[in-house]
Parts: sequence; C-alpha cells; structure tokens
Amino acid sequence: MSSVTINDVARHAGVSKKTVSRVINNEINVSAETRTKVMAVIHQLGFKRNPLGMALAKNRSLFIALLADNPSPGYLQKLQKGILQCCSEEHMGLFLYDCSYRSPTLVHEIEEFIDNTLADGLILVPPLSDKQELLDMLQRKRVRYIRIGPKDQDSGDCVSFNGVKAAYEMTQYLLRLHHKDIAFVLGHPDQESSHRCERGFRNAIADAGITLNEQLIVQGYYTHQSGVDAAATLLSRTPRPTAILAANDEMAVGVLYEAHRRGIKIPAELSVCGIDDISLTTKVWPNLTSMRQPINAIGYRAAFKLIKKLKGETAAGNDSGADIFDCELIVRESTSQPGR
Amino acid sequence: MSSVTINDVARHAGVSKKTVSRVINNEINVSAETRTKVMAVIHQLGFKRNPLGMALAKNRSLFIALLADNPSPGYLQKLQKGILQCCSEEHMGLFLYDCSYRSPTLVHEIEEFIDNTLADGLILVPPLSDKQELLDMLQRKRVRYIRIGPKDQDSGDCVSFNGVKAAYEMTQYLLRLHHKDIAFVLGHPDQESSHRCERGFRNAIADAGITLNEQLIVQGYYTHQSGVDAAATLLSRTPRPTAILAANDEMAVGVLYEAHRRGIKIPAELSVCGIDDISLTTKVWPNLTSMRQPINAIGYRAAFKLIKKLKGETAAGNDSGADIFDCELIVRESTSQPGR
DNA sequence: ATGCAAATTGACACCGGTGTCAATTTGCAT
DNA sequence: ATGCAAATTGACACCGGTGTCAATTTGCAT
Repeated sequence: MSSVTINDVARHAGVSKKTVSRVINNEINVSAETRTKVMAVIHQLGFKRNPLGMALAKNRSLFIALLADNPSPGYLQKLQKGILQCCSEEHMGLFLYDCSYRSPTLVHEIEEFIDNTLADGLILVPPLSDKQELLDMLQRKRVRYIRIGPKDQDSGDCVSFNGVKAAYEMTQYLLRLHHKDIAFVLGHPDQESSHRCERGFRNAIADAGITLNEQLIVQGYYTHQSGVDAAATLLSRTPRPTAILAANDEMAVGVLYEAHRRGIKIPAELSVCGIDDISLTTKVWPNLTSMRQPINAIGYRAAFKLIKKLKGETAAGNDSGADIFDCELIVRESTSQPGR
Repeated sequence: MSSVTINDVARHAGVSKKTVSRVINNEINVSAETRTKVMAVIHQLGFKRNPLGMALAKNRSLFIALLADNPSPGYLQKLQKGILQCCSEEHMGLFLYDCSYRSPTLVHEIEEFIDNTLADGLILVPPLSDKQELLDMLQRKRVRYIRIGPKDQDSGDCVSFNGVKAAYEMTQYLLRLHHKDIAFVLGHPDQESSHRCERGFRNAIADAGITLNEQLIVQGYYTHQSGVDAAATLLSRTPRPTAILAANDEMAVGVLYEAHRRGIKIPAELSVCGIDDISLTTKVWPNLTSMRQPINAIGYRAAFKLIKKLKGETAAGNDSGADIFDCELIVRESTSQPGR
C-alpha cells in the first residue's frame, strides 16, 4: 500500500501527529497558522485518514448497516437507494444484512453480525423496528439505531410515513369516483403500518356516512401471493366490490393478477389501487394507481439521522424537521368510475 | 464495551497474547495442550476477535463490497440475496455501493469508496465487469475482485451464465411451438451478455434452416421502457411477429405491457418470453415464460470465490468447479402455439 | 519588564490485534 | 547423560490513529 499516514503528514509539516489528528478532527485549540500548514500538507500528500485506525482508537467504527426482512422487494430496493445516497454523500460505508423475522435465533444472529462487522449504527426496517428483544440487545451493546415505521412514532429515533392519511385519502379518491363497494386488503398483522392503513380506510368510509360491510375487509400479509388470495376471496363475493384498495402495491399487483385471470376488465369492471408507489406500479398493465410514499426520502432521512447521531452532532435547527412523511396520490391507469 | 480482548484470554490461560493469536489463526507450532487450554478459555470468556484490530495489524480488512449498477432491479436483488447468504455463512460483512456506469468520475468515486471502507474484495456486476479503467485502478490498489458475466469468461476470477445457450434453447422452444416470425429484443450493446444472447438466437434460427428477417431484431437496453419501445416497433410491423423473445425479463415485461395496451391477447395472439427468471415473472399477468438463470447461485458462488481468495485458500479440489452456470427453461403462461 | 491565565503543542500510552526474532523447551539419536 | 535440530513460546515493536496530561508559548493587564 502506498497510503499516506498521519505520521507522514506530521513529518512533512514539522508538527506532532497529535496536532495533525487535531486538524483532521476539526478540534479547537489549533492555531490558524498551524492548521493552514497542516491542511496544505494533507492536500499535497493526498492524505486520507485510515478508518480502521480511527475506529480502533475511538472504539467507534462509524460503520452503519441496514437490517432488512421485508416481504416487498420493491420497497426495500427504493429504501436502500435512498440510504445509499446519503451514505455516499457522507462518505460512509453501508453494510447489508438479510435476516429472517421468523428465525428463532434472530437476535443472536444479529448480535453475531455486529461482532463481525463492528457496525455501530443500524437502520431497522419493519417488522424488525418493533422487535423489543432486538432493541434491548442493541441497547446493551450500545449500538445506535434508527427505526423506520415503528409503532411508537413519537420516539425521536425513527422515520415514518403517514399511513393513516394515505389510506384515508386513497379511499376518499375512490369515493369521489362514486365507488360504493370498496374492499380493503390488510397487510401483515404484526406490522403497525397495516393497522394504520386500516384506520385510515375505516375513517374515510365512516366520514362518508357509509356503513362498512366487514366482509369487504380481508387479511393479507404484504406479499404478492396474499394479494392474489385476497382477490380470489373478494371477487367471488356477491355483490362483487367495484374497487379494491390494498395496503401495499405488492398485494395490489396480486389483485390485478387474479382479476385478469378471471377476465375482469380493469378499470372498467374493477378499480385496483395500492399504497407505496414502488417501481412495480409502472411495470404491470394497467399501471397501478398508488399513494406515493417517499421511500427514497425516508431512507435518506433515516441514514442522515443515524450518521449525525453517530458523529455526535445533535440534530439541531432546521435538521430536526418533520420525520413523518406525507403521501401523494398518483393516479394511473387502474382506477376509474365504476363501469367506465 | 464489555468485550473480551486477546489480553484477557492470555492472562486467564497463562500464556502470551501472541500464543492466543496463534490459536485463533489456527497456526501450526502450537502444542496440542496449549491449544486446548486456550480454546477452553476462549469459549469460557466468550472471546471474539476484533476485526478492526486484525485488519489494522494485517493490513487486510477482509471486508467485501458489492458494486452495482444494473438496470434490472429484480436481477440485482436476487444476486444480492445469494451473495448475502454466503457472507452470512462465512461471517463476513458486505458493503453495498450504488454507482452510475455513466458517471465520468466513476473510477474516482469507487476509489474513494474503497478508501472510506477499506474493503479489500469487490464483486463487480455487469456492465462494471468490463470497465478496464476500473480494473486497472483495482489492480493498482491491490484490491481483489470477482467479476460477474465479463466478456472474457475464461479469466479465473469470474462467474458467468451461459447466455448463448439460454437464448438458443428458448428460441428452439418457440420453434417447437411452430412459431415462424420470432422477434428478438437486444439488451444493452455495452454488455456482453446481450451479444451472447443474440448469437444464441441467430444460431437457433440458422440451425432450423430459417432465413432470419433482420427487421425482427430490435435494439433494447435491458430496461422496462426499452422493452415497451421495442414492442411498439415490432407490433406495428406487417406481418406482426407471433412471438417475441427479449434478452431479459425486465424488457419482456415491457413487451407484455405494450401488447396489453394494444389489446393483443397473450399468448393466443402473441407469445412473449424473457431470460433471467426474476421475481417479476410471476407477478405480471400472464406469468412470464423465462429461461432461469441461477442468479442466487451465481451470487453465492461469486462471494464464495472472493472470500476464499481473500483468505488465501486456493480454490483447490472440488471447489474449482464450473463457474459458468447453465440455464433452465421455465414455461409459464405467456407462451403457446400461435393462435391457441 | 513582569505575572498569570488561556491557548497551543507534543510526549507518551493505548485501542486490539500480528510479525519478527530470539530464547526456551522438547524429542530423539548417540 | 549429551548434543543438536525442531518445535514451542514470548518480548517487543508495530499497524494508524486518539486521549491524557504536562510543557511551552501567547496575549494581555499591570
């Protein structure tokens, strides 16, 4: 390796390596003259701090990791993209770890992962965000984390999405189209986001003065197949719903599939819509109407908060902005007035 | 941190820390007695080697990273899964880095990424696998890498997929169904895999004794939209092809979309198929016939080779097995005899 | 010029490991 | 018992940084 060390810089600048360290870390108590001189040498030699040496000395690796187990690959992919963008800007590496929510040794596996990488910051994706046993372990190991979409949105260390509003507004949109029999496909019961969407849906129906037919709410699990299954149930009901809203796009695409299979015309005979706005929405036919969740921004924000936390900069001023993101209705081809 | 260090183990076992180091690294020249004693203490205290200390002393981080810029998210996702599985088994962390093939500062960005993470092993995904400028930089920095699907498949440090055979067999399948006017959507011209598929397609047509209509080969770029555009071109030709084979599934799904939009019945009026077998194939309607590329296995294998290389174990014996994976035809709902 | 607090700087030890090399112990032939 | 090569072990320096604390320098009031 031809890498330049802090010692090289110190020698060239005629100062001690501790002083160089002070300059690198932007510490106070370095004279302007010294700082300028050292900075010049740093640029001249192309010095870059070795993150391993730093990590060992400070006992903080500044590495962060994304822990994921999410049934919707499109969601994860967008989230990952947002996180990576922030990491890239902040010159941080991102470790990835795939885990299985159902694994009985989950917490142990994650602990081992942390020992292997020494990551000291984690981004938790639902349903991991609410696994108390995991959070306890992280606390014990003093590993920082930011949770995405946890149950208690008020804890400072999380970023979420206003799922109630998303489902509420999507339902309102369907009502404006004059749909009466609107069905709803729930997400996984372990994930709070599913309950939030359900609340939004129920509120919208209630606020419209309609008595909800409980038969039109069916269980799903956020997976494509559960969307297919839910649609199979709903589409054999009489009267058939004229619109189906699914708690995520992955399931909505499943609904689309089952409807096609039965020869039901979309949107003429059935409106279908989802929530999230993953890339899948513009790949299927017809393109899926969805509620855009700014997944990219959520990922970016989560990474940003985590990194600031690790670097010890308190999220002050304009940084402590809203961490509950709003949705946006994206009307595409899969919804219309009944019969059109 | 309550972590146990090598010093703690040494003290408890009554040996020097160098001896403990020898035991950890499975070096020879440690008496059986000492080894047993030290191992006992290691288990008793729950000692785990600190990867940072090791990395600093050995000047090898043993961290690996996946560098990706691929237009098909489904492909990348499956690859990632295979890589992660291997990393998990080998107790290695995986860094992720998203880059843009087109960025003029690509090589510099990647160099910076390596400096920030000290990854000393990389997995390169096409089209990065063939970027000579990048490979040179890695050579210079002595960063090891494994390439996926490079142009020169014979270099030992790569894992690929038999694209010629995949396209050849898929075309044969369509010919067996008695299709005559079979169209082909090319992938990105910068990626060798596209050329390989084209060769397979041409060979199959030639071997069947058919004169190829060059009008039926259109350019694509491996993206969904390029599939839509290619289909728009192909489906307005007279006579219209009765089957379209795309060089990847992402584009095939685009073809499906455009055909639906035009009210063309699939597969009755048009057979559509792709290559890769990404998860998207079973989400769209009708489910897409595809050539399964063992993407998971490819990712796993790439990670395995890289890790072995880093650990210095020469891939000997049964390990040096075939690194060109074969395809498998998966017939689903999007193909049939013409007119059925 | 003098005194003193604050600012600046560097010597040294340390983070948790490994490499080098010399010292000690072991095993075996004589 | 003796000699000698091979096996085993540990002292010490080092990888590239940072923390502590004491020494030196600076800036200002007197």
